[in-house]
Amino acid sequence: MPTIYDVAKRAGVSAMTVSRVINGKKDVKPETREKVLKAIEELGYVPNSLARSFVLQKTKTIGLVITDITNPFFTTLARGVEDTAMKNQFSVIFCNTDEDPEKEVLYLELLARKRVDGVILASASGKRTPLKSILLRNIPVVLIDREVDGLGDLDIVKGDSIYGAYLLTKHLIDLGHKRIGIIVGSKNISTAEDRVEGYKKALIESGITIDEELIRFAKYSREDGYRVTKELLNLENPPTAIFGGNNFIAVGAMMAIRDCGLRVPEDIALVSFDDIESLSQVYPFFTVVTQPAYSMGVIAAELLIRRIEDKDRVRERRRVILQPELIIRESAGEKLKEEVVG
Amino acid sequence: MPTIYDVAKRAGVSAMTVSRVINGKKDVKPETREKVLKAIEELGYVPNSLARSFVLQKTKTIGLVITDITNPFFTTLARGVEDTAMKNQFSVIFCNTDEDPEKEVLYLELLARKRVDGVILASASGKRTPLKSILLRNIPVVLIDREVDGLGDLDIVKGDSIYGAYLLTKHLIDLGHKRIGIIVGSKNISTAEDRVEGYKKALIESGITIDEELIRFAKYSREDGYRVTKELLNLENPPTAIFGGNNFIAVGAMMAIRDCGLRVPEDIALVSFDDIESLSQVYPFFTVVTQPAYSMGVIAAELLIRRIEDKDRVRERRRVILQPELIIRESAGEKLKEEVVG
DNA sequence: CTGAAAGCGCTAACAC
DNA sequence: GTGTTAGCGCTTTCAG
Repeated sequence: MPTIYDVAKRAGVSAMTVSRVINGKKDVKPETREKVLKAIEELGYVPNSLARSFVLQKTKTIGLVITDITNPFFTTLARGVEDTAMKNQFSVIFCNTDEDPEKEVLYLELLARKRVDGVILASASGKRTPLKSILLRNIPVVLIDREVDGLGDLDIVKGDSIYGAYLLTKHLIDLGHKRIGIIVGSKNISTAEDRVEGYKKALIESGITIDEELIRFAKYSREDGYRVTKELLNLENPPTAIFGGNNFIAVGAMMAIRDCGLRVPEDIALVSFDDIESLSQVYPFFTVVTQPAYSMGVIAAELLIRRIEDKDRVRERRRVILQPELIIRESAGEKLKEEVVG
Repeated sequence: MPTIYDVAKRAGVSAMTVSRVINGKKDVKPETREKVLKAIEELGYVPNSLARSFVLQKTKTIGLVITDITNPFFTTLARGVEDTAMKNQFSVIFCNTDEDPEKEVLYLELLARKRVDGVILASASGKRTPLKSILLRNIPVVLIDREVDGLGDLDIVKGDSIYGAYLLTKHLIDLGHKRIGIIVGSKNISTAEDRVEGYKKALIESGITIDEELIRFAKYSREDGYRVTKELLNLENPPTAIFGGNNFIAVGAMMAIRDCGLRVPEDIALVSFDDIESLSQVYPFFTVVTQPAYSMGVIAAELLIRRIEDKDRVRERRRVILQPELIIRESAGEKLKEEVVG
């Protein structure tokens, strides 16, 4: 592969001049520039940004660490990050942790080695397990979706889970439910705790006694949604409504309920935190609280890039809390069941 | 940030010895290794893989160029790629082209500059627009999902679109349909052409005359699915069934049909190429032909990594054609409409 | 088993 | 406007 020196030789100039042309510096005589461009063309020269990154100490790359790109919420968020990164000439390396803190550490280590310019992190490690600051020594981090404690003052972009959960629970209560089961992610993940908090707040406000038996911390997955819903349904005094802590849990819950021969919403109400666009467009069934996932990704990427490019300026921590929205459809039984599709 | 020399100094050895320890070479005396490890620990040293890549001329990174990570088919495929890459210590850079050939060229250029070790490409450029071979000079490429002409003998992993489309069309014909509309992606994208080919094959085999008016090349998007379906419905002699060329087109078609006050499958049948898992789990409605997207990603990544690591060995082109599967549900009207959910 | 020297391709900082 | 020098952090020879 031709290097900058090959181009220089062919154009009869120095490597430095070629470098200037490549990087669009203006102080190059037009005819010299032409000669260089011609040489580049003829040689099929492609600049080696590895070398460039190496000397400049910046890679124009950010790492995005999420739990599962397969979850529509994260897919959309990732798209927001990617679009914004691209717009600013950054590339993004994707990492799926599958809610596994060990995988997360591995990925963070990898990203540190690769000297990415920044990291956007939806941590699986939870609030209680501070990340090895070692890894993130000097690289800017923006937290997304989930808080992490013990990491100093990091920027964060997230939805208001407490309020969202409150809205959803309140809606259920307004429909007459008193025994509401809730299934969320692992105990020390902030969204899980926040959603339970919002749930409790709504219950307390309505004077309904909290039954800890109905509050389940599991994993944000279809499998756990399925499994735990069955547990809930098998209780002596089962809930009349279930609050799926995220979209995957709700999908799992739906399957469990169906497998038990029950119907939604006739036999049991089901609501979900986070929507699934492809589903709701075809089949607007789930009553949900939805978060602006794409914007979350865009904002996080913007904050991060600003941090990367300003390094010196802004010192204070920035927190962006996006408001969720309640979308009432059918799964909580608020309207009579009717044909939606077909 | 500490370098290998800082570690060397602190451990009282040479940089070379540190390098050997880091890379797990065996010819280092255990006690020396200990000293080095201790120094690394104390300094919080993180190897700079940029420098390493630079001298080794390999980045342990692959580029994945797809059209839209937001499409569940590509999401799943991407997950297959990422899992496999990770397993082999490779990272992956994601690129969304949005079916825009110019964006594709930009991304490929970017990846070439970054000196990725290989590229997995679902091209938006279509069969007729050979990619600038300049960009891909020496870097291995595995095509995925779609063929590209004029690029020499590239490995490819794809589904059998001809057969899949044949199955789907045949199914519609068996149900009595004779006027079947089909909406696929852009004209020179191989999957679009193949799906039309399979469609025609089924019609011809059944002695049904092909009406070119019913064959529409558009974009693989919800928007075009919606728009073109409306066109089809407004025909003087509209189709009695619509074949959505991919999942997004089918979703758009569904919305268009609903907006026209029609029902699926009572008024019109609708089938789709590619499933949407989150949808079908909750609402198993669409009759589809589905492809093993995850496996596609895994196989493509494996082929690519083998290419990267063997460079010399295998010379012949490898083509992996995965078989699609017909899943009959309700949207084509094969069973009486009944409550599926709730 | 360990070290010294050279170089990967590029750019910053200075000369001219 | 353009060229020279030096060095980014690592690994590959090749010595010892």
